[in-house]
Amino acid sequence: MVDQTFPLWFSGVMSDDLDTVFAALADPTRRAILAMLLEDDMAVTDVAEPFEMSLAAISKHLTILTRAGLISQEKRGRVKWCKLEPDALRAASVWMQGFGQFEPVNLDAFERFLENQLSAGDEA
Amino acid sequence: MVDQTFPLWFSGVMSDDLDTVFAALADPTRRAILAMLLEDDMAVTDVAEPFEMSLAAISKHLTILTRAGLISQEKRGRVKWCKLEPDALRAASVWMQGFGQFEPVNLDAFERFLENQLSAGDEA
DNA sequence: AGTTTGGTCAACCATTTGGTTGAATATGCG
DNA sequence: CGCATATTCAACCAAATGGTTGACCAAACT
Repeated sequence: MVDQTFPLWFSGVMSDDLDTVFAALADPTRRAILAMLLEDDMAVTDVAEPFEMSLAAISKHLTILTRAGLISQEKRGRVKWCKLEPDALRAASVWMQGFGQFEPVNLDAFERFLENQLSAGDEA
Repeated sequence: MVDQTFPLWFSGVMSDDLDTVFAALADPTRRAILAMLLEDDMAVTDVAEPFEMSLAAISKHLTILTRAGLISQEKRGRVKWCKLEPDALRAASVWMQGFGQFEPVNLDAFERFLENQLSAGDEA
């Protein structure tokens, strides 16, 4: 079924899905929303509460996350519940690892990265 | 030292570096460039060759990838060599994997931090 | 020295993005 | 019914993105 006219990496590289997933992740508000949904499903209004931003703006962010497949939204009554859907994330993560040819997880590198972030923030 | 006023995941969520890495990955041309550099280091002109796009456009893409830390560029003679730098990818990948395993999230601390940020911003 | 080659810069353009506000659409409650 | 709550829609705006072209600079070839 898969035509081999172009190399294997091509399909992964050109995928529109990866476009939307990575674009969705490239915003700190949306990453914060994902982190909040990690704890529990939430209604749109509750998602919006900690942010200094209109409800409509958060609604747009949620639409972007939904189109990327990173969350799902189910309307029960008059409240719309948002649920994390880690599968899209996992797919992109797997793609990155296969692509980057590095070892599955290097936690040391991650902690160094975090410490750099925090000390950089202290200097501000 | 690393201050633990807010939870560890927060720095990952708010990091500007993740912004630039994910934004850089959210473009198929740039992902294709990364895949090409996976095979070998390349000169800018050779990177541009397979694309139906001006050299200047590719040059911009390479600047974006460089700022994201995903590649490095070294000028030898009059040709500028591009080299894949998988470390930035690794950090982002590890961040993403955090969503596969359900780590606890401290939402209260997140809200407190946002409030601090906002009042600090008002004073500026 | 003169010319080609490798690459960036600057100005411009169309489209997208991330936000706003105010009106609209459901849904639930007294 | 009449009103409050939850969420989206529509129009708008400023800034960022992804591309173009032509001028420009630096290194190499003859």
